[in-house]
Amino acid sequence: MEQSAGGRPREARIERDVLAAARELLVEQGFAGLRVAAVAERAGTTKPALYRRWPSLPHLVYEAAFPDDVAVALHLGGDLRTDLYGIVVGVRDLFTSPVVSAALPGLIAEFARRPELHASLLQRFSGVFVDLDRRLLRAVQDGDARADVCADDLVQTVLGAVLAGIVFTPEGLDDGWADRLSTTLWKGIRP
Amino acid sequence: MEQSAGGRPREARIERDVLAAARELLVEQGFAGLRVAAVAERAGTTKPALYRRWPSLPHLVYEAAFPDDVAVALHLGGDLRTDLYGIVVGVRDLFTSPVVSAALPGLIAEFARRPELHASLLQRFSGVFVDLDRRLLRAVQDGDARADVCADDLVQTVLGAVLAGIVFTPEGLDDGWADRLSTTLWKGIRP
Amino acid sequence: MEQSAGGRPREARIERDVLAAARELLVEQGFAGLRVAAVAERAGTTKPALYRRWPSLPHLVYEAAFPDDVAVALHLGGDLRTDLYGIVVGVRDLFTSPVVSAALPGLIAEFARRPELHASLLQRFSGVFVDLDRRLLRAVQDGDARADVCADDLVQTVLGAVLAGIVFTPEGLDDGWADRLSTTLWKGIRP
Amino acid sequence: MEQSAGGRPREARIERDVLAAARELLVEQGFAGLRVAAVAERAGTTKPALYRRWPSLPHLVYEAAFPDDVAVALHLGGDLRTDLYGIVVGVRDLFTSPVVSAALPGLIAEFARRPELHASLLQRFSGVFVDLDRRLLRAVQDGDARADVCADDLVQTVLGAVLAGIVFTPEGLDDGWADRLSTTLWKGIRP
DNA sequence: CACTAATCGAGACGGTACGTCGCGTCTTGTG
DNA sequence: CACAAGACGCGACGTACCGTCTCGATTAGTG
Repeated sequence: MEQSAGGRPREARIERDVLAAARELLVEQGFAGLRVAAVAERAGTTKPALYRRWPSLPHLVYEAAFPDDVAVALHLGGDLRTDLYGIVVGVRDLFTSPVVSAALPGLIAEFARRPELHASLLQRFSGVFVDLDRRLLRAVQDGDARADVCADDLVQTVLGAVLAGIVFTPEGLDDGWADRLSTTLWKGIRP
Repeated sequence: MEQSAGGRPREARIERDVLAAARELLVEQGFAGLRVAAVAERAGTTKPALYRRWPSLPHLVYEAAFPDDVAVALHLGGDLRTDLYGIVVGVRDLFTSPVVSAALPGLIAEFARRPELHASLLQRFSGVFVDLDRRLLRAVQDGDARADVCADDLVQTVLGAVLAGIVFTPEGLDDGWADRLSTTLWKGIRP
Repeated sequence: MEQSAGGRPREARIERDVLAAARELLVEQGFAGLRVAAVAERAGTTKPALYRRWPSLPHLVYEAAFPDDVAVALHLGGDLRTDLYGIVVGVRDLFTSPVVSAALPGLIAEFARRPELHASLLQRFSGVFVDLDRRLLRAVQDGDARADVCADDLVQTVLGAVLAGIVFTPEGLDDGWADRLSTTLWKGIRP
Repeated sequence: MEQSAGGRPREARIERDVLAAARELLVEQGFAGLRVAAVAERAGTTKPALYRRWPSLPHLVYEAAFPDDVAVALHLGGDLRTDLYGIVVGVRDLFTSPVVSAALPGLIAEFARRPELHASLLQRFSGVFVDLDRRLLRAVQDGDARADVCADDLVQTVLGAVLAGIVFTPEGLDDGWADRLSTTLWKGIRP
């Protein structure tokens, strides 16, 4: 639609290979060690081809770490405690992947200069918010949660706990941690 | 100690002015927009004078954002719920100051490359951990908290919630938020 | 001949408009400031249409500055002094036109890389050489010139004087200059 | 004078080596094949160090081809015919050196965009003009030259003949050519 | 009336080089 | 010693053109 008109079409290979190269180099070199020229070279293309597709390296990193099709797998459907555990584990698994944990701190630092990245990430996870909002509403109706508990708070707390975990104790986010956190939250929001 | 021997003594003015300049420019330009030359110029000195004092710009930023004398004011001493509220508010107030919120994401991103900064920040807040550990131990003895609740989890959750707040909803960390979070945690850790 | 077979015929308009656009832009921007995309745009066409007709921009410039039909108007037929004056003025008038004086230095610089352009320009002016050779032969027979004077030297000297004039004193090539130069040459080649 | 004040002084080695590298690469690759990075590399330095000294590559080429100390060796002092021959040979020898003949066409093409280079070259050869002017004045007084002959015309003609020779018949500028040209000029300017 | 073949526009392609910026270091003269 | 000043090597940046290619859509002549 946006480029239905004439002109040589873009090679799909390049977008694909560049994102793959970026993911590899993120893990190998870290966000701060990522070089535009290195990504281009590993992808078998050149810098101008990159800048035709992404306005800057952080934009490319963002798309490499959070492709359009990623999402937190929520698997809601059990009792509240089980669902909370699932949410915690889902968020943890997404954010502790090598690529995401390498990219995220750098991306967050770039948010101050690139608001569109910030907005984009928020929107990417809006689905989680909506789903969780609905689940929480049901919990309130079932008498499993207080009426003043808000989904945004809950998601932010889970997200934050994972974030702090990546930064401070990356190895400590095991299933025991997930169990303790989800238990505390489950008890914490009960009436 | 390290430079007790002869020679011209360092001007105390420079260290003071450079830190002040760094704080100003952090707020004005953000972490990513901070330039060594700009800090030196605003402080009325030069780059070599800076590098004599700090090994790199992130080290300077770290000291500018977290001076030796900062600490979370905990004011423990009330009942558990009040103390938890105080902790949340204390962490929030420290991390949401303009300078710290501008510096922190960038510093976190640098942790991957400069482990000594990482370690230094952890150590700076070890006091909070110790204090909270002691408070939680008393709560367990008083029957206000479950025995399996661990202070590290709790601090990390509070820290993470503030961090996520800085990143995603900087304006939303009002006293109501602090009340909701501390309430949930208080209920969550009760036996 | 070269494209007698089927297919859509070239639009004559394009060749014409491109050459005109190149002439305009040569005068406006100079040889070094000439851009393929700019020429194409001003001619209302595109780069590929250009490269279908000329192998490179210098080739196009060459044809724009020296079309097939240009030639030095020699008007030989008077006495030797008059004819020499006519030659000097003819060469001067051709090479000091805005388009040619803008194109020539750049083209000369390209000769080192594109020998075919070099050869082509020499061939284009071979007519002058032949005519002058014949005129000089007659002058020798008439006793107006020494037998060892060679036409190539003479043409090269006139060409060089005009070239040096373009480069060093573009405004100084008036009729007085032409008179002085032709007089010196006339006297110089006499027996 | 211009940088008498503090700061690390420039390394004389760099200016020297860069000019030498430029001269080598001009001969090896030609003006159009000259690359800033290649010059820097061969000189054992970097692009920024080059741009600190010269505003652009043509400025550097200009200084490489025409150092402050170059000048046409005129050796005036004999009779007029001998001196004219000496002038022709002197100009020829300067401009047909590998470095100058590689640099000059490209430089001339740049004159359109960099008037300061143009002016600089003119000034560089003003000495020749002055010397020749004086010699011609004596010739007029001695009755060896017409009073209306002007030194500028003469220099320009010699320069132009050499220029045209470089462009059109580089191999043909032998001593016979110099003899023929100087003879024609000598006869041409006689009363 | 299809078929063929080269053109047209548009614009992305791989590629090369550009000129600039910022880092952290070094070298001077001065206090 | 430290200071101001400023060039240094280094490495990366984002941009500008180049000349080519790939489209879908014309536009003749040929079969």
